[in-house]
Amino acid sequence: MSEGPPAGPKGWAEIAEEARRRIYVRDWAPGQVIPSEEALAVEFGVARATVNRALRALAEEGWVERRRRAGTRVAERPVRRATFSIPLIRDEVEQLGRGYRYAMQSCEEVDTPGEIATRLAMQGEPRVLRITALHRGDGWAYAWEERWINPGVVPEARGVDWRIESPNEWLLAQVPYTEVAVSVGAEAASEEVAGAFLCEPGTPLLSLERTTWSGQWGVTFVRLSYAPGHRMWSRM
Amino acid sequence: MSEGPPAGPKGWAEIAEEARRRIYVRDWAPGQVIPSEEALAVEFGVARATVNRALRALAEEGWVERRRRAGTRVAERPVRRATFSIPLIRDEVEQLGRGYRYAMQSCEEVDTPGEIATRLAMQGEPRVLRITALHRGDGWAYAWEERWINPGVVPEARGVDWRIESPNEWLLAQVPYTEVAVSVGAEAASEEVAGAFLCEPGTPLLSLERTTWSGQWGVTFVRLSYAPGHRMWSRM
DNA sequence: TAGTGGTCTAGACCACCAG
DNA sequence: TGGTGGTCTAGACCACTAT
Repeated sequence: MSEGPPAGPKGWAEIAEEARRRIYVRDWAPGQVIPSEEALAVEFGVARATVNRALRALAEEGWVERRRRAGTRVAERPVRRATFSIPLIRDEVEQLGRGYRYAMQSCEEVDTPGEIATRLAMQGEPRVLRITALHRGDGWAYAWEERWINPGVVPEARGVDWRIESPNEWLLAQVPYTEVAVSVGAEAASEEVAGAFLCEPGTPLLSLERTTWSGQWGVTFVRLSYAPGHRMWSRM
Repeated sequence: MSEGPPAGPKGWAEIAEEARRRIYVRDWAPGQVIPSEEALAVEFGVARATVNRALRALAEEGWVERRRRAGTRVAERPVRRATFSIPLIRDEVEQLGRGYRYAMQSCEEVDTPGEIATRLAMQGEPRVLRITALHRGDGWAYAWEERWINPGVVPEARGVDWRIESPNEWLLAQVPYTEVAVSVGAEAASEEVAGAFLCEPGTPLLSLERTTWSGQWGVTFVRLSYAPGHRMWSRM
């Protein structure tokens, strides 16, 4: 009973899948060097570029580490990466099937606090725009926004009516940005924020801070405080 | 005064950089379709595969959206992705230059709480291992771990001395996993955890929850509570 | 149906670095 | 210094989908 040609992996995705399987069953053990691209290309009957594509994907996923001359080895400590997508809050809310509403809470131009000056690397611009706003989904408070804008970089921001414009969406449309730094942490709800969320002051809230740069210029810093119990999810 | 040939972008990385620049200066405006790979290949004097590599990178970064036939267009709403690396806590602590220490706090086999049974999709295995532990850096509490292990998938876990073995490191070495779900949120410190962190009960803590799967089997669920003020950082 | 991106090939040269 | 991965090329076929 002869069998047809073995249905081996065909494209780079299938080859990557086969490689994951071999790692999974310890066929390729942690720390071990796996065969070279050339050897695998021969084994699978594909071009080396195809194997390269597959192994590059595995490396990005953290399964293997690759170095010239040293070859490709299975990661001992797979440093997993969790990727969270950070859409506009409007999109986030609407994707939940809820009606989105934005409401400015306050808007003022103030002397730049030291912390903000540092974060935005501000020089010579002693004043900064501070806006607070509430994002609602179906009437319920979804996230509280505390926004700082550097008018030295975006002078037009001074003329905007923030009761109508949502800072994030306005800035996105106006200012190109090159770099973004994000962090997440836990904070206690202030009196003001607790009022919006109808919770006790001191309630733990997930906070997301984001600093946005346009070249070397700090454009804006925002702290988003999500409703109590909110979690950010990632699937790897 | 004739000039030499213009020093255009050479490799895929430089072409990607040039494309980012064009998006940045609104040369390619949001929502607009950019030239085809073929056209760009001609413009830059490279093979189409090289342009493809560059644009694929931009798509992964969220700058452009690509669809066959429809072409490549600049994203209207760049859905930014924040990637956090999640190393072993040991590595995390040691990278800060601190001395790492692990200390089990409790270990018991208990009737599976409904929440855990759901998370691990447990069937027929009414008992589960629960371990709590403290991770220290230079003697200071760094993170509190509450770990649940499904002995139906990892029966050997019952025989392990968790005063010595750190669950995460042991599991990593023992059980191959295929899928991981991660979430972050904010929690109030319990009495027990507050004691470890020398803070008031109710203090907001960043919590990271992770469920790990091996095929269709839920292996383990862990909740890490980080010290007050801890933040996770990502640079995009 | 035609045009776009997705993928693959066979070959080539190069950068890097472990031995 | 040789073997490995990183990259590029010129060409080809295919999958998808806007028109």
